[in-house]
Amino acid sequence: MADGRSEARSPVDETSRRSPTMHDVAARAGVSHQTVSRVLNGFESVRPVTRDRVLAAITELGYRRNLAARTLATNRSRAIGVLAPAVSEYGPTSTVQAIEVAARTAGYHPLVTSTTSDRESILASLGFLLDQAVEALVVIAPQQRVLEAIDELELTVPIMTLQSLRVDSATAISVDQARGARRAVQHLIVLGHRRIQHLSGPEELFEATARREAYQAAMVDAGLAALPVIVGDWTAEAGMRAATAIEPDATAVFSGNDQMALGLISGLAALGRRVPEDVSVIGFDDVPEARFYLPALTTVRQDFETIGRVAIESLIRQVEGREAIAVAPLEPELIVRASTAAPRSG
Amino acid sequence: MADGRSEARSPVDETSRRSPTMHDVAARAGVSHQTVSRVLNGFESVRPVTRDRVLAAITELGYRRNLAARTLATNRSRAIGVLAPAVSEYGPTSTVQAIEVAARTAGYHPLVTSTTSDRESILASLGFLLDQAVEALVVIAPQQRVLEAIDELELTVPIMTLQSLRVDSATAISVDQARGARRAVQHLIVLGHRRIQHLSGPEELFEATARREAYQAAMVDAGLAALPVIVGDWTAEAGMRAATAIEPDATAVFSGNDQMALGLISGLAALGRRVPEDVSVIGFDDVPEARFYLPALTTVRQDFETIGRVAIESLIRQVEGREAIAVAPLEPELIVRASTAAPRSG
DNA sequence: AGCGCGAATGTTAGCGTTAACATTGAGGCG
DNA sequence: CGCCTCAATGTTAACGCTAACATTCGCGCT
Repeated sequence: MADGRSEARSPVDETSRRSPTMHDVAARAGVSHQTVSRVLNGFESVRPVTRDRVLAAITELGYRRNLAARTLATNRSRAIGVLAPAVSEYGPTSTVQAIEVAARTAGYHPLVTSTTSDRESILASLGFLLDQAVEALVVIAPQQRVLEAIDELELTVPIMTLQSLRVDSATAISVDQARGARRAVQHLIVLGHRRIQHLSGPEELFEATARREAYQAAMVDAGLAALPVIVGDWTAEAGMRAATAIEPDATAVFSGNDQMALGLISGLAALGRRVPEDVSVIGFDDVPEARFYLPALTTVRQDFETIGRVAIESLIRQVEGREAIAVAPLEPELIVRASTAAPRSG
Repeated sequence: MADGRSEARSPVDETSRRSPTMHDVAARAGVSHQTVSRVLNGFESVRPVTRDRVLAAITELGYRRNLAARTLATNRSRAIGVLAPAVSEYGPTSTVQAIEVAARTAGYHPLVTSTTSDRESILASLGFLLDQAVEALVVIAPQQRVLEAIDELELTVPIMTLQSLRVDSATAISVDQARGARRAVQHLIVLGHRRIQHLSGPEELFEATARREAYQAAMVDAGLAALPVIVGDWTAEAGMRAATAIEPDATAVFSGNDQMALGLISGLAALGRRVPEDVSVIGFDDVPEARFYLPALTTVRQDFETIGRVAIESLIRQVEGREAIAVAPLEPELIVRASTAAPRSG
């Protein structure tokens, strides 16, 4: 902060002359600043010859409109805030990417902040976005804490939560996790597996919980006993550690994501158990590399791109005064590859 | 009456009452708005009792300072722009993450925009950042086109380019790609390999070029013939395709990144060639999953975190009127795992 | 007691833009 | 041929904040 000193020593004005304003452009074009504003905002009541003169002056001066002033005057920012978890996992990353493209295409500015999962960081990130006067908010909210922070702030801008598994289809979009998990488990059952174990993601994450519960339900529905769930943290490292915790008679493992599946396969190999000959392994997400793992990974594909795109479309509708788009949970797709096979005894 | 106007139908004022301003807070606390400003900016000449009254009013009203007005008045944004390529690769992603943390820690706002590699998108992204009045710019610039766009705009804010391989150590930071590539090649040579081939990244990318040239130089230095370079696009898919293009008598491949190495190993397996027994493979980056590939991937680790952090430190120094930090290219680290071994005949 | 001084606070004037209203001028028409 | 109209443009006043300067007031000093 600017402590008590007199001087102020503004460090930014080294390059002296301030950037040109609308008045400068207006003077050069021989019009009033308001006409410049009209040209910039595409008003139709400007004579072509005037417009050209203004545009010429703009390029000559290298003028750029001051966004802060504009935001202040209009009380609009055209910014859409995106709150994303600070991870480099495939899911969030590609969702964010889709969001950015969609927002920019629609003429809005995506403002992405990543946050760790502690309350303080979440509030700081939301605060930052609010300070930027975002007109809408996309929250990639894998856990309860984030939703709580949002409720607490009583935000007035339209919000869309992604993968949060909220039931309200107007403010939330997600892939149908339960459905995907069921498909995975059923795929294994159809192959003939009976002893199927689940390697879960962190307990506090919605997606992990949904997949875990769906695993248990699918087992019960098939008249099978659900085996003890092993809890990991999404990393390949956790998958490797889980290899030693697999029940000796389990013939298949449904992993909560692809990275853990990779680690698990690696860990099983270290123990002399081969995939899929001894144990079948199925993942979740279909990361781009999954096809190239050895063996190629059977998995469940989520369409992150659609999630991001639809979220933005819905939000922009709301910003523009129309109603939100209600979207049913998206269908995940089973991708069968080499890491799953019929059990040996089957 | 509040709205004498005919229509305007501004879509955002549905939630009617505008947010409180400094004047509202001041009125409530029984002081002038300037005192509120002083409290907010941490001036010391405010009596504790007054400060408390103001702070109370702020929380009661849920007041948030209007950033646009502040930026307009101070001509400072405290924002740092980050231009990143629109990819979900490990390198850029983790660099951006480090940048965000470092910037926020220093009290600046990181503004991340991702861009595709076409001129138009680059200029649009830079334009967006300039509009946000960023005080500094971090450019993750894997290619010439980005640098050209920057030069062209004659930006006046301090800039730091990452992984651009610019020689100027005051405005650029990168891992020493040539050094890393040499280490990779020499590792293979020491193991006894003579026929070593290189699988390169896209030709227009600095990093790919640097690694390719270093491969060739290292081969020549060792008195060996450089084999034809296979060009890929960083994806595992490209690595798999490359498997069929490997020279029949090559005993080792230096892949430009880990993903391509993964695909290559997978492709070689499909052709009945085993790694490392028949062919050794070494990657570059050390993505978190590399340890868990089968076989575990020998690779060269880059410290993306340091790159991001140092870039921000240097920029903030410049913004605050001090000189940039000159940083020598960072040392990459050779990580030896199971995918490389002595050639069978050796 | 009077004066000056400095701590604490108040008042005023922008920052660069847009919105609302004002003005100009040319053309149509009774 | 004056007046109305409307297209084109100009003028003025916010928007919410900070910087600079102005004011108040208590207190120590002579």
